[in-house]
Amino acid sequence: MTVFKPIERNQDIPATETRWMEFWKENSIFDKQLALGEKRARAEGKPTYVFYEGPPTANGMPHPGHVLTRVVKDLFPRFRAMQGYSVPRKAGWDTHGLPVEIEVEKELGIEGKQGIENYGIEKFVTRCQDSVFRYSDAWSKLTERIAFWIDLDDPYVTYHGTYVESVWWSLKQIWDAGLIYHGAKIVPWCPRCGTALSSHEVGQGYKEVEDPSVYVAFRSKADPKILFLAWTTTPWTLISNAALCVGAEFDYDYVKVGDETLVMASALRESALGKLEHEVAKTVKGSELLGLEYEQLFPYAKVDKPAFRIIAGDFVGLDAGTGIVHTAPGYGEDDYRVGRENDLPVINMVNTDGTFMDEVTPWKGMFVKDADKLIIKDLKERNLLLKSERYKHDYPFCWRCDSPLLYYPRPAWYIETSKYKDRMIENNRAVEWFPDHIKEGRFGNFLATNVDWALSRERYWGTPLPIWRCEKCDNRTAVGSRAELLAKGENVPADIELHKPYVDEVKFKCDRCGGVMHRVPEVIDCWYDAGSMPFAQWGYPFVGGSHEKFAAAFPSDFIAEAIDQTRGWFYTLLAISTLLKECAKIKKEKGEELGDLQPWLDKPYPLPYKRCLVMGHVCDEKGFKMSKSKKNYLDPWQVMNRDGADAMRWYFYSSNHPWTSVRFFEEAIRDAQKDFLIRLRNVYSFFVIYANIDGFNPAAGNASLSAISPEDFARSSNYVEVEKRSLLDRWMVSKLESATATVTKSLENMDILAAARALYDLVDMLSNWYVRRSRDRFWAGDITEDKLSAYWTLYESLTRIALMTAPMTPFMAEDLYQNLCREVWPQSTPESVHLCRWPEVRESAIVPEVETQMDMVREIASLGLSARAAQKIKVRQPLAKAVVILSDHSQQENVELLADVIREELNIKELVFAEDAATYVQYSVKPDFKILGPKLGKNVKACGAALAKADASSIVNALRNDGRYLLDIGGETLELTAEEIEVRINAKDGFAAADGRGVVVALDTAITDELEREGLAREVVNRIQGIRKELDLPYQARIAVRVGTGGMLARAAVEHAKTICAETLCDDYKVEFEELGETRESEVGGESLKISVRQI
RNA sequence: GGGCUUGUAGCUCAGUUGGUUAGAGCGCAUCCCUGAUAAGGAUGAGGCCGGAAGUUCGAAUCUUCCCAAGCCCA
Repeated sequence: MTVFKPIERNQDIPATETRWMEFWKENSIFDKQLALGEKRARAEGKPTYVFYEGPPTANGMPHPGHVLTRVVKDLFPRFRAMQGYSVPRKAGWDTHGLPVEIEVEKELGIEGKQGIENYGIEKFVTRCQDSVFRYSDAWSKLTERIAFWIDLDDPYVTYHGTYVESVWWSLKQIWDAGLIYHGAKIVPWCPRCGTALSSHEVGQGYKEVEDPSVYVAFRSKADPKILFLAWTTTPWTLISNAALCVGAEFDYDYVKVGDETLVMASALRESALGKLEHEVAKTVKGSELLGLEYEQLFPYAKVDKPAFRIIAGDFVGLDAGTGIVHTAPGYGEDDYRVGRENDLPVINMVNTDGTFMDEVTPWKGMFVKDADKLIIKDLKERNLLLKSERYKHDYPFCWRCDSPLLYYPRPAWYIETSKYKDRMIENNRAVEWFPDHIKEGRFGNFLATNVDWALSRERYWGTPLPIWRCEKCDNRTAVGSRAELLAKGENVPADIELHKPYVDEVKFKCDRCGGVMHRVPEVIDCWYDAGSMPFAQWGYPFVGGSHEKFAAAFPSDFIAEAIDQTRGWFYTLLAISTLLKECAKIKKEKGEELGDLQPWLDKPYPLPYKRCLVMGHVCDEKGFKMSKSKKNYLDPWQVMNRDGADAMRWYFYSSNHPWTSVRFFEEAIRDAQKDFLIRLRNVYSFFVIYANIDGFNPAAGNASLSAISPEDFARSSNYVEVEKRSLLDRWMVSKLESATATVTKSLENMDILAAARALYDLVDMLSNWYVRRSRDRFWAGDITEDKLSAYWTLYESLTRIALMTAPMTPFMAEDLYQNLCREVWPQSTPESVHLCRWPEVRESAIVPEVETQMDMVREIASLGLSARAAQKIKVRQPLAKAVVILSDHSQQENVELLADVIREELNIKELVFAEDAATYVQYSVKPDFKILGPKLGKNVKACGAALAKADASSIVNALRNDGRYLLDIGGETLELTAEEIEVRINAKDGFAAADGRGVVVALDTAITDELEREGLAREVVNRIQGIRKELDLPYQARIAVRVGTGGMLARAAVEHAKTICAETLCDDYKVEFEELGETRESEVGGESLKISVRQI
C-alpha cells in the first residue's frame, strides 16, 4: 500500500487545475476561508484586512491586463487570510457611462444624442441597463479559472438604487458645504453630431493636418502706434478673443518697424519677423506688460466684464509663435482656466453646429473653419496681419463622422476640488505607494496641478445629478436621499427608479418663490460613482447595517490597479474622501450635527486607502501595449488551456515588478513555468516515488496534526530532529527557514518579485543541489536514520513550499498539499491548503555559517567540474584526488566537514588541502577597499600600488603567521590586518585547475589501470540503467544481466560485479554473453559491449 | 509642449546604504550527467552598465545636461 498517490508522468495540468477548481466550488472552500477568517479574527483579536475591489466594467470582454490586476489583487488577500486576518472580498461592477451608451448606440444603429432622443430615453436607458452585464458570464468564468477569490455573489453595482442613493448622499454633503458650482466646461465638440466627445474618443481621432498660422497685431489702447503681436492657428477664435497671455519671466522686445512698434518675446523676434527690417527699441520683462489694454480685434462680441488686456499665463512657451498668446476662454482649456483666474468673460460667437452666430455679421451662418480665410483677408486689409503661413500639426477629428472637432464651452457643474488641493496633497503624503515614486511623481504632480472637477455629463445613462432648479428665481437645491425626493416631490412613486428619465419627471415647489423646480438635465461623471465605493458599496448611510460595515472597512489596507487609474479611481477615491472630511470639518465649525459624516472626521489620513499598488500595462511580445484595435491581443484562455492558470499567475509574479509593463506571450510563460512549477513538480514526483517505495509515512505514530509545522511533525515516531541530520540536510532546512522569512517579509512589504525570487531560489536549491546530492541516500536499500533524515528534510521542504506558494499558485499548492498532507492526515488537517495557517519561521534552524559553508563547497564542486571539462575527463571516470587551495585557511575546517559531498560530486577518491600552495597557485593581494577606503581615503591608491609591488606570497605568509603585515608607503608604516587585505589566488599554468574567488581546485589527472577499470564499471552500470529505463521497468524490479565483452572492460565488469549489481538491482549477473531478453550493443573505450537484461 | 518612468549580454531582467573580476534565466556553441528523464549540470562566446561632464581615493549606483523609448497630460 502506498502512502502517497502516485503522480502521472505526463500530467494534463489544465485538467488538474480544473479539478481543483471544482473541488473548491463543491466544498465552498472560499466561503470557508472567509468564515475561518472571521472566526480567527475574533479569537485572536486581529483587525480586518480591508481590500477594495476597483470595479471593472462588465460590458466588454476581459483582456490580459485584467488578468494581471486580478491575480495581483488576489495574492495579498490570500496571504493575509493565511496569516489569520479576516479578509472580506466584495466584488464590484462599474456600470454607468459613455462606453455603455456607445455600445447600445451601435447595437441600435443610432447616432448621437438626437438619435437617442428620437429612439426614446426610457427605452434607451433600459437597453443600457440590460447591456451592462452582457459579458458577465465571461468575467465570472475567467475570474473562477484564474482563481481570483472574490465574492461575485454579492457585488456592489453602481447603477443599483442603493448605490445611487449613497452617491446622492455624498453629493448633498458637498453641496451643503458650498463646493458645487455651475460654470462652463470647454469640451471637444463635434459640430455635426452635436455632441461632446470623451477624451478617449478624441484620442482616437488625431490626424496631421495643415492649418493657417497667422501673426496678428493687437493695437494698444494707450498708444495706437504700439501693437502686440500674437500667434494662432485657429483664426476663427480671434472673433472671441478676450485677452493676451504673456510669460511673466520672459523678455519682450519693443521693435520699431516703420513708424509702428511691435511687441513680442525677445527669443522669438527673429523667427517672427524674418527678414523684415527692424530695430529693437527696448526690452522689458513680461510682468511689465501685465494689465496693458488693447483694442478689441473684432467688434461683434459684447462683453459684460472688463477684457482685452494682457495677463500672465503659465502655459506660454517660447517654442513657436511670438510669446504672446491669443486667449479665447471659450475655446481652450488653458484659456478657460486663465480666464477664470483673471475674471474674463467667456465669449462664444459660435453655434453648436459650428457656424458663426448672427452677431458676426460678415460671416454669419458660415462654418468657422471655412471662415478662416476670410478672417485672414479682413485682417490683412486692416493692416493687422504681419504674416500668414501654413502650419502642420495634429488636430482631432470626430471618430464617427470625421468632422474637425471644435473646443466649445458648455454649461457644466463643478466640484471645487482645487479649494482643498492642499488637503488632498496632505492625504496623499500619508499613502504608501508601490512603487513609491508615484506618490510625489505622477500622482503628486497631478494633485499639485489640481483643477476643479467637472462633474456633470450631458448624457443619459449615469447617476442623475441630484440638483433641482427653479425656473423662475434660479433657486437651487440638492437632494441627498430617496426619502427627501419623495418628501419634496409631488406624487413620487416610492420605488422610483433613480435614473433618467424617471427622476426628471419629479418637480418641486420652490420654497423661495413658489415656482416650479426641475432637475437639471445632466448625469454625473461615472468616476464619481467608482470613487464613492468605500461607502456606496454598503448603501451607506441608508441600508440597514451599513454603518457597521462601513466602520469596519474604512479605510482600506490595500488597493491595486493599473497606472491609468492615477487620474481615475486613485484620484476620485482620494478626492471624495478628502472632500467629505472637509465637509465634516465645516459642519463641525458651524456647530451642526455631523451625523453620518462623523467617521470622516474621526479617521486620520490616509483616506480611503493606506497602500496602493500600481500596475503596469500588459504588452505583446514586442513591447507594444495590447489592444484590440492593434490586434496584438493574446487571449488569456489560450494560455490557460495550454499551460494552466498557475503558469500565467507565476509569470506575472516572477517576471517583473508589477509596476513595470510586462510582455505577455506564450513562450515567456512556458519558460517561467519550466523553471519553477515543472521543477517543483519534478522534486515532488521524486519524493513520492521513493517515499512510496520505502513506505515512508510522516504520520507514523502521530495520528493527529494541529498545524502543518515542524513542531507537529516532530511527534511522529520516525522523525529525526534537525540537529541529528546530516550537514546537507541542516543546510537545506536552514535555507528553507531563511526563505520562509524572506517570503513572509517580502509579501508584507508588497514586494511580489522578491517573494517569487526567494521561492524560485529555494526550489532551485532543493532540486539542483539537495536532491541531486541526496539521490544515493534515497536509493540506498535499508531505512536508516540518514534516509529518514533525507525524507523528512524533503517532506518539510515540500509541505512548506505548498503553504508558501498557496497565495501565488493556488492550484499547484493544493496539489502538493492534498497529496502530501491530506492523504496522510485526512482527519486532522484542514480541508484545503487555503484554510491552512501561514508558516512560522523556525529561527533556531537558521544557521548562516552552514549556508556559507555550502556556498563554498558548491563553488569548489563547480570548479572541479570545470577543471574536468577543460581536461575532457568524464565525470564517470574516477580520479585519485583533488587539491583544494584556499586563500583563507580558516575555511579549511568547514570545507572538510562537507568533503564527502565534494568527493561524490567530483567522483574523486580523496580531497586534500594543499600543503605547499605555491606549487599550484600564485597569489596576488589587493586592499579591501570597502574597509580601507574610508580609513585611508586618498592613500588607498598608494596602498594598492605598494601591495601590487610587494611580494604577494610573503604578505600571505605574514598574514597567516602574525595576522598582520607592515607596509611602507612614502616613509610611513602602515599596519594591515588580514581583514584589510584581499588575497586572490590563481592557478599556475600546467595544472588541471580552475580558480574562483579565494579558492583554486586542482585535479590529479593520472588515471591508473585500477581507476580506469572503475570508470569502465560505471559505464556498464550506465548502460544497464539505460536499458531498465527503456524497458520502463518498475523502480524496484530485480533483473538478470549478461555482459558480453573483452579486454580491460571485461576485467572491470568482473572485478566490480558487486557494485554493478547493487546499483542496478541485479540478482543474476554473469560476464558471459547470453540472450536473456532485451539486448543492447554499444562501444566503450574501443571495446564492444553487449548487454542483455531480463526482469526476474 | 509639460510630467513621470525606463535605458545593464542577442532577448527578458537582477544588481543591497558608492568599494575595484557587473550577475541570472532564455537563446547559441561545445561537452557532461542521468531510474526526477519531454528533466539536470559544466564550459564558452557575448557588456566602454544609453551618451557627456561633474562629485569622490573609488561611480552601473550620487549630481547636472543631452539622447532614445514608453506612459499620462496638454
